[in-house]
Amino acid sequence: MPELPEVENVKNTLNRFLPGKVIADVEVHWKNIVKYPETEEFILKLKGQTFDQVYRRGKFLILHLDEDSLVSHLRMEGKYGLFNTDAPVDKHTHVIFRFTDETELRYQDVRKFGTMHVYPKGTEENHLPLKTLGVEPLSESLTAGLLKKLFAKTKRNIKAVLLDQTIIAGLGNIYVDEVLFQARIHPETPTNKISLHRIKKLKRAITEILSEAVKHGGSTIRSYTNSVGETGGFQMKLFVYGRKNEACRICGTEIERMVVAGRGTHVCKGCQK
DNA sequence: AGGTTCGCTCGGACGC
DNA sequence: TGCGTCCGAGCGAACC
Repeated sequence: MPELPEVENVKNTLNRFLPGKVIADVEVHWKNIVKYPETEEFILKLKGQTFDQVYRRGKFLILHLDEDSLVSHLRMEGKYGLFNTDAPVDKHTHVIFRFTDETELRYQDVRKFGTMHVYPKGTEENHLPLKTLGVEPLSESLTAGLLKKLFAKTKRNIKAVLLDQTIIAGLGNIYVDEVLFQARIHPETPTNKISLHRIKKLKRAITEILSEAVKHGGSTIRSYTNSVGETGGFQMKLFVYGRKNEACRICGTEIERMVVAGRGTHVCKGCQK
């Protein structure tokens, strides 16, 4: 499940080999991946353009080309990889960007849940899916003051709010559970009831956990690898996610799995009140 | 109007 | 072996 740290890592590995690659042709094997424009126009637009730098916004990759930006979301299982054109194509390959140098970028996705949008370069932030994204958690803009203001407006539970990409962009199920554990906040806490003291703790947890996870190449839970096939190492450092019935590393209490905001949620009831 | 929830997309994993 | 159910990110519709 690529969240911000994993997408950041994919972005970095794409930047090792993608800039300068000239698209000779595009093949779309599963049309539902391409959300905008229509598949035929998507292919036509991209043909002949050259890839430049890749950026990240929340969990989205933004791949710059000459004229356009390709906005790509990996959802649960999406992966990019560079292949030689003559290498066998597996059944999970849904989009192929064939280059002029006998190599190609392949998008593979077991669940077929990933999405791609193409917009004129520079306008992508004005359209969905980027348009409604909230604050970038590893930027200076994420402050306890901003969170205090945003949190005052909603009585939804904090788990749902942290998963909401229009508030903070980039946290998913794994890192939300970890961040709430580090801040010692129970996931069902009504968001507008969280004290400024706890909000400050939460802000520090978000910054620390995300930057530490980026440093370790993200977390490989079931299938994540970056675009050169490397797995992450942060899964070893998780305190609650995926540790159901195991002892809390801090207090020894058994980690429980419950459902909050419709999501599997891991919590230490000894630490999180 | 705006905040919030629901239904939908998928196929591997799992349970009976 | 086979069938049914669950999971999950984000969009668009529905709901309040």
